[in-house]
Amino acid sequence: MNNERRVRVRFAPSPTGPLHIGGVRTALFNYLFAKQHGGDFLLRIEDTDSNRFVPGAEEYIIEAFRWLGIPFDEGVGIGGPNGPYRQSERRDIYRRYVQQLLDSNRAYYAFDTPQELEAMRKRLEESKSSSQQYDASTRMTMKNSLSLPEAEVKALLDAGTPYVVRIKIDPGQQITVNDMIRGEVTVNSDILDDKVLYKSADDLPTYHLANIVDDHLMQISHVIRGEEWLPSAPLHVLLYEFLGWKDTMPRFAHLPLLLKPDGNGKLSKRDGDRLGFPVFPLAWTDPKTGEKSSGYRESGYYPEAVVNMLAFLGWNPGTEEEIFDLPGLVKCFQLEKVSKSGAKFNLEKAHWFNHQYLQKHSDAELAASLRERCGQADVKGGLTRAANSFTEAELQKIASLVKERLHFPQEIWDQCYFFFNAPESYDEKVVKKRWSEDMPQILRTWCAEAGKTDFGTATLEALTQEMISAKGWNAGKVFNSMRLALVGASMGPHIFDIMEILGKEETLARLESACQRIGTGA
RNA sequence: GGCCCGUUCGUCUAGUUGGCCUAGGACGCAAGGUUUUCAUCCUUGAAAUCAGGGGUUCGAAUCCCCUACGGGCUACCA
Repeated sequence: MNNERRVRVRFAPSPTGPLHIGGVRTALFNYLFAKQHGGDFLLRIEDTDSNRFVPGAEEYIIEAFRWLGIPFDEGVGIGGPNGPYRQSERRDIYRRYVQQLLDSNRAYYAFDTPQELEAMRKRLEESKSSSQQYDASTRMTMKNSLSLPEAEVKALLDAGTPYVVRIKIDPGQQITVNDMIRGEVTVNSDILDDKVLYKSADDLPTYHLANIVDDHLMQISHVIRGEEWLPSAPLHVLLYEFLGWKDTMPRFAHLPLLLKPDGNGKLSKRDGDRLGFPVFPLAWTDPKTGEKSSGYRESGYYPEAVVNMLAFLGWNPGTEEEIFDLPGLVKCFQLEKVSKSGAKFNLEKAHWFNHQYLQKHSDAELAASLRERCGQADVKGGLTRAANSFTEAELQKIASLVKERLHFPQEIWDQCYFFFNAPESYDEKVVKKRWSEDMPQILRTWCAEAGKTDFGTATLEALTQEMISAKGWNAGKVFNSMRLALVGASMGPHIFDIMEILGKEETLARLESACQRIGTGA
């Protein structure tokens, strides 16, 4: 029927706060599907609930996708031939279709106040009625254009009484939704209620109507969204039918939810705070409460890693390959292979992905963050040697020596602070295990010889091995004592690489200093 | 409560038309090796009787039914 249709998908968040990581994944899957079929990916802002609007949220969403490197073809912030892409700017359009539904008797006016609705629910609950909703079985007891005389409805309307428009659902119908991930889902229309489609109070439709009208007008071919929408999908199918758009109705795919790492339930903002990981792509400060939430970007995650990690939550290519950049994902993504069950977020795996991507980043980039770190207040005064006294090549060399042990760029300082700072103290455990009475004499002998060489890694290593075998030193003790003297602890890259970067003067000074301080109680 | 969706190692999952599954990979974990340090890396290992129970079949993780458990929805929110 619409197999030949151009693939067009949309991501349609509502600007009620920062974008949740689950929303990011939904958008990602939409993007992958669109690009794989040479189609379009649109951003539509669903701001039909004026009460929940949060300033800055829309900008946040756009910035988040810019950071992630997931571009939209059309939509808010980009433009395009199907605008406006903000639902609050499409009132005229919706009004027309509300009228069409009213005229064709598929919808009706309802004048019930919130109090009256509340009273109805209470009444139905107490009477243990089978239906507890506004539907075919109850609508005639309410205040609407179906139950009221025509003249009264007109009077109410003329008087400007606030009203809503509800869809009129016929009972006893089987409605089938064909889902690309779940197959056929059939429900009986008896369980559907006469959902509100339009509110006169703010002259805006609700999600259900706006969504269908926009998807139709924007020629959306596939609706890929979270599983929380599955229950209302039959309503949407009905709406396409009522509007006469069944032939071009998009295909549906309902994605599994992202679950919290521990226990059960879907991932929420609170879990992030509680378990100490971001649930938002970017950091966010609530404009009302001032409450701050961390973001992946600010936590040192690479956008490629976040994309890769998210893609593998609920999907996998079926091969043993796990590292995919965006173009790679576009190539092998298959919507049909998305799993049906919810996926628990796994922090460890997220770290691992970031580690993988960090290895792909340049030494120059890491060197830059090292330079920046050295300039920060907490280390500024304490540097033996400032970052700007190192050449760019030296800084990059340092970065290359430690990068493989990093998961996040900001960890670099903890792995190489000793290039900038001479040890203030020596790890007691190592002193006990490796240092001996004769070590000062051994190291001074070594220094005397090393002082005459060019101090390159290879030269130093050869010289040291030679001296060890000639003098019969304990190799383990010598190497580890040198490390202790230069680093202060049992960590870091190859000892002669450290020496080469430190340089002759600094290396000899640190060794001499250690000889004087270790074992003397100083 | 009602309706809908789901259920393979701790976690993410492979397993597409039932037999090659004594259920594979990755993260994490453990042990060993490399690194005369730490981390990385490499190797090996533990880890799911495929939620449970019934069928169908020569044969089921794969098909059917029931039960249990989990999740979602049930607003003039999206």
